[in-house]
Amino acid sequence: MAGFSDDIPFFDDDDATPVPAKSQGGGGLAARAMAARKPSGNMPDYLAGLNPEQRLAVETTEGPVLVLAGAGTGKTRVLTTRIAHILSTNRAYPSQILAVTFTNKAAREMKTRIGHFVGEAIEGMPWLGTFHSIGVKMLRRHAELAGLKSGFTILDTDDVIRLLKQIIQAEGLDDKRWPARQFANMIDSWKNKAQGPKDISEGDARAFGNGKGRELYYAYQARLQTLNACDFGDLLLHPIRIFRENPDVLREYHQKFRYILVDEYQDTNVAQYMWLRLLAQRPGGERPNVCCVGDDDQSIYGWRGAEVDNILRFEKDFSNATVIKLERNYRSTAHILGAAAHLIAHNEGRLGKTLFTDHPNPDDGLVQVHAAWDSEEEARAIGEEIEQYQRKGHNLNDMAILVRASFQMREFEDRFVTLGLNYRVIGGPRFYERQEIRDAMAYFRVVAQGADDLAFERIINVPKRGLGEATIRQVHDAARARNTPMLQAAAELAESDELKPKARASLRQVSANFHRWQELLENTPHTELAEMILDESGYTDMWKNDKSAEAPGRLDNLKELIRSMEEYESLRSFLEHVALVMDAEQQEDLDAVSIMTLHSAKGLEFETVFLPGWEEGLFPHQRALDEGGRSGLEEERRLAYVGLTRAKKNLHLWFVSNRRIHGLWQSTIPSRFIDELPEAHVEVAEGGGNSYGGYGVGDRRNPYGSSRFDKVESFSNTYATPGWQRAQKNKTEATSRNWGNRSGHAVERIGYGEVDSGFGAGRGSVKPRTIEGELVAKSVASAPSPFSVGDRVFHIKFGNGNISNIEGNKLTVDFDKAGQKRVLDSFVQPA
DNA sequence: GATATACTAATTTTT
DNA sequence: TTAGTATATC
Repeated sequence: MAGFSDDIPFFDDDDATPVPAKSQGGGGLAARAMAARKPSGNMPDYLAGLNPEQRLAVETTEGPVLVLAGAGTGKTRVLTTRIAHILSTNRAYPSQILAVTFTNKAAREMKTRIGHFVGEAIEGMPWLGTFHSIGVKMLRRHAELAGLKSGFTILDTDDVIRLLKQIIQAEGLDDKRWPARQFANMIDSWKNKAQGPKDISEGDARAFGNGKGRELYYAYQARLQTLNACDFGDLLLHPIRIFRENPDVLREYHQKFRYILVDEYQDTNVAQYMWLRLLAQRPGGERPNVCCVGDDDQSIYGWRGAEVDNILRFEKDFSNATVIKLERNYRSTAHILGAAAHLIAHNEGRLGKTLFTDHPNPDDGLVQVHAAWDSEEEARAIGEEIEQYQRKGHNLNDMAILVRASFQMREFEDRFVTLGLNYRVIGGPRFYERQEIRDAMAYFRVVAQGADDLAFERIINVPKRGLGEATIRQVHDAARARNTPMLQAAAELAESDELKPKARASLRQVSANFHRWQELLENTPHTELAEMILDESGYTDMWKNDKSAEAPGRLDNLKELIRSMEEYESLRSFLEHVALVMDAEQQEDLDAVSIMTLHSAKGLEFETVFLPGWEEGLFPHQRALDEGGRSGLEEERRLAYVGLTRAKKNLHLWFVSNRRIHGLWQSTIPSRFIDELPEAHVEVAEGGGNSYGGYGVGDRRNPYGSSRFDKVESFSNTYATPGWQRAQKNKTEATSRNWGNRSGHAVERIGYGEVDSGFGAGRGSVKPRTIEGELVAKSVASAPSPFSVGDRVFHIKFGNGNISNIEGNKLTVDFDKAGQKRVLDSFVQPA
């Protein structure tokens, strides 16, 4: 693992200027990259496969460059080739290139790819990493300028919340009324905007804790200082302050970094932007060699403080910038690109790119839109489609399900478990966030950093040692009173008479243990020490004695933890790595379907992509609409665009009519994004297609099946809309073709029919241009809604209610029991 | 001080 | 629905 180990000399090649191209350069990477050139001809190998725009982006090494790279246009390739080019032409040494990515995954991938160009000596790129990892590296170097000691700890969200809870309580506030979690989010967003306690607006300051927001923020920062700790935001804010207050330090970095590259520029927030600008902008009008690569259409982290405007500002901040657009897409079929382009064109304020492909293929299929009755059926049908692809020889590794919200994953997991289909959840609950891992890490942290009170508090009574709330409080107070770490206070308390004998003995034992481990720290192999700590503390035994079902798994995880420590040279470097890289690497050797959120899918590609849950309220997410207004909607649309452009060949969209949210059934209507897809590239998958089946023989029965069927049957007799007729038709086809008249199956079919028809009915004035229009044309000539405001209607799930508004086929109904809902007219009948 | 039960709340995305 | 927290009880 190429972590940022401390043994890399800081200003190694500082004053050296590599010999410019042509003449043979010094040894190391550059020489190896030179060797990668073709023996004959002038063009180096690595440039050969690039298209003209890509090549321009690679070869324009001097001055500011903004690369607007659409999805699948070879963005990463440009970045890595550019670095290879800089190295091989001896423009800079590896250590003089600052390359910043947004995620650890991207950093890793760049390292690997550069490794291919220049040999395996990747550690020669010490300044390639995420904003945060590079920020830490700088901060460790200059910690004292931020009032910290170099060994400071990095707190994760969990630590921060526990700390804030203490602070809120200490301020005499009710921590139920003023949740620490919420305040942590507020602080995070302030820090994303590079605002310290003194900078936040009066309104923000008053919004929390009875107007004590600012005081709490101050108290929090003060507490971090005494704990010798940082949160994530500080990893950037401290360096920014250091640069501003110490021009000499900044100058050193200016001299050091000859080339700066930034990936995913559209995702940078204000703090990152300021950090970057400080490093890039040179005094005296010198043009910095800064290259930012991004795609405004893929900006999906606005909620986390990302500013798309940073892209727009680039040309203002860096005069005479070269702007290069990459629009030639190598990933997707023309239909997929067409669908994505049409969708994203609904956004305003874009820089305006249009993806195109050089290789249109007439055999490519259209984008498919499917409907299902509920999320359970959605999961079942997608599972069957996946099995079909599999039977046709596709690898599961080439397929992915991308969801809007992680709760959607569960249904797929359940289904795939029963099917015995391999799957892999990406970005789910993370290894390092598991309780046992965090406990173990807390032990290690206290050993490595005795002042880490948060870690100490976490495990002081884990496993149970008879040190309850009262004792902990006492230790805590003693530490605060004497201004010492809790571990030290505990040791002192244990020697005094202030505690009951039992607690005293226990406390004495704990602090003696930690003392012993700390003394072993320098001279014991760290994995050995780690094992010793977990054994002697009784932590391993705690899980061995635990009879719950998860206990063996937790023990396995602990073993895995120790094993993963072997890759690091010390306990400290391991702790640092974990703080920054919360994800554990996935094993790729298994053939499995990937399940992940749309956010974590950015940057990935799959041959076949399923996008379930395209319903109003879920996607676009209601909260994005409520809190973000139009810009919130546009970000959701960009998220949809990201989803569509992940697919290389096959793309399936799904929506359902009923979804259970918070345990309550909600009737849902199709996402407006489906309406925004172009007819030419999209088709509606028919319910009767071979991709849906009912229940296989011996399958578990749908628990809702029978009752739903009964109700549907009963109202079918009186219902006579076109939609219903269509449903009937489908039902008959299905029943006769497949498993006869098994009720459960027929019910599923009805679901399809209803959705399709309801979707399309009404809105008589619109030409059938969109998917919706197509459905209208397919089902029946459009008919006006058979209802009028005030009608009393019955709905399968919600019962009776009165119609309060009608928009085309979408009714707003005040249900007697379920409250106001928006439903499709085909789902209700006159009461 | 530990455990069990009851209740509540909150349900997006994450470096 | 579930997960996480607060309270009551042993």
